[in-house]
Amino acid sequence: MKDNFETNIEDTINSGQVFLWKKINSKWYGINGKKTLILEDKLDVKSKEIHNFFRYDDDFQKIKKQLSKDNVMKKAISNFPGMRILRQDPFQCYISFIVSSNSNIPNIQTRLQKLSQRFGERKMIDGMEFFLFPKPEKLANASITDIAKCGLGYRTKYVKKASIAVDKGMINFSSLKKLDYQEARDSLCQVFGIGKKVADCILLFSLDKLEAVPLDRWVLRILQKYYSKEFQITTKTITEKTYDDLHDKIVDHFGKYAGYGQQFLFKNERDNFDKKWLG
DNA sequence: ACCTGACCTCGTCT
DNA sequence: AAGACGAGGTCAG
Repeated sequence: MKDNFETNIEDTINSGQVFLWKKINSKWYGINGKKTLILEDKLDVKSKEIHNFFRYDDDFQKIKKQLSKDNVMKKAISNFPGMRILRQDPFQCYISFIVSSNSNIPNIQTRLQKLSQRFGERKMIDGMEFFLFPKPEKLANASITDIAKCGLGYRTKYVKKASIAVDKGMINFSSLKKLDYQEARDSLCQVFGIGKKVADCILLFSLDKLEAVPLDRWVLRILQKYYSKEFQITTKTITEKTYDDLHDKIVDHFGKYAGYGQQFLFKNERDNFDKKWLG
């Protein structure tokens, strides 16, 4: 089955989209909302769950071809041809990236593990203990003090408020999926603690908005390094305004699957710098 | 409308 | 071994 060769599990997990995964005895164990996933070397793409999680409904080859507009992108794709974008559980994704602000991957991972451990349901798999991701209701009703114990720092109040927004229905993920990209992003940015970058992560990794391009320090660095002429980048930091300007230029250049493109560039550059991924 | 600083905490590096 | 440093941003002034 050809599809099995199209996904590199390790590269996909270690590309900064997901955090609650660990490798034990050559198997990957992961938490996706209220589900646990176990991945071995070959993906069972006939499983509906796997098919959905790995976005086998996308025409992956076509997307990569469409993105290949320049040598930098071509190179990034050829280095990681099996790296896919995942379709995550929206609430977990939402909290994950709210908690990611001004942090690094080991930190983000620790926070999410602590949140799950404290507020999520315990589950045994292969004789090992795992914790599912907490339900919105549970985090919405948790006390600030208890949430803070998970090492969230000033993000504690973000998580509390954001969870309430979901629990009360002010944020409804299936509704957001139906909106177009801009509308959905505007809605998410209403939430305290969510700016454009975090909103784009949530949209790209869990709400099927493939034109969302999260612009973080790394991506800006990449754009300055390889695309400064192409996108006429003058600024060193991303402000509200430069964010949208840049986003438009990127989508103009790469097309509607630009989000995939961001992921290839990000993965490529991070690996060059030998940054830490998941264990 | 921009721009700048502060911000919690923790893993890493000296 | 203690102390500084900075990390996939966001908010407030």
